[in-house]
Amino acid sequence: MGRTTTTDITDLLKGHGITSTLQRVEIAQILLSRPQHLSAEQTLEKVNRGRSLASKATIYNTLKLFVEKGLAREVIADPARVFYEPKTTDHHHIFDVDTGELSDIEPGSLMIAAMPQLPDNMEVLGMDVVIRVKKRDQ
Amino acid sequence: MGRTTTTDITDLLKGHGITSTLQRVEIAQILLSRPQHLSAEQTLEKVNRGRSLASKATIYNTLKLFVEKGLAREVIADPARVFYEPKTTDHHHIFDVDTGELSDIEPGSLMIAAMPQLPDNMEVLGMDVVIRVKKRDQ
DNA sequence: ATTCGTGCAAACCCTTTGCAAAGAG
DNA sequence: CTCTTTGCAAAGGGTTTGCACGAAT
Repeated sequence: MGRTTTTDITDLLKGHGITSTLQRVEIAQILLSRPQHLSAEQTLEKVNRGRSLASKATIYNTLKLFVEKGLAREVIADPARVFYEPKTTDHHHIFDVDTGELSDIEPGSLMIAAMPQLPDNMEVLGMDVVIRVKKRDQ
Repeated sequence: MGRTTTTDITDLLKGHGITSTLQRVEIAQILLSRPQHLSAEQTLEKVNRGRSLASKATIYNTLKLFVEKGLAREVIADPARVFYEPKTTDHHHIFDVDTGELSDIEPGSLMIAAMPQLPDNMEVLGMDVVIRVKKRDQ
């Protein structure tokens, strides 16, 4: 509930083994403060609204770092770009192929009944469910 | 069961409203003759084994055409490239993030229990389930 | 000092595009 | 002959890389 303060974010980063820097705090604040899906490009724009704080390389570095450290998740749904979202409870996605927009499926409305058995030298990193939709007719 | 002859393929293409050409027959023969997942690049290599039959542009054109006409399906699982597979019964995929290999989940071992309700001006194009795995340890 | 993070631009790779030549009906 | 398909090369767009500069300990 409470506001997300810069101190909160710094602690969050440190708690995940990430050195806190101005750019990382800002990117974390923007990406992780609420449920959403941002591409690297969108993150870059939001971070640099009205100023020039982070470069493209830093955005990519930082997003990748957040994924490695368990703060964010990649969503592979659009063949043209990767989306990043705050890592929360498992949920799945609807991808609008016309607009390129990604949205969440309300948890509980889609249910996976059985997980396949995998070779036990294999580790499951995650499961992505993407429903691809488009507007009717048009 | 029976062999896949060039005539079979020609009829298949025509049956899907696709003009039959040498390149399209060859691409169809290679991609559609058995369950598999090929990137555009892999398709290009297989088609041109020991000769020069189709260009990169033709591969992309043809794969897209096959998808439009319902002969093939795109699989969005690897952020770096699109895979194409023959369109058969619904099944889902395991993606090895280390090797970039895509494989099928045996149908029945994964079960979707409930589909979410969608806005009824939205048409469902399909649902992709991708389990991302990697080798343990390393 | 040494290590780590950032910025810039160029490189990279997959995919698409524009246009001229070849093929299909 | 007309329309479609193909080939080539260049352009496009997202992502990665190399290296120099700057910040932190």
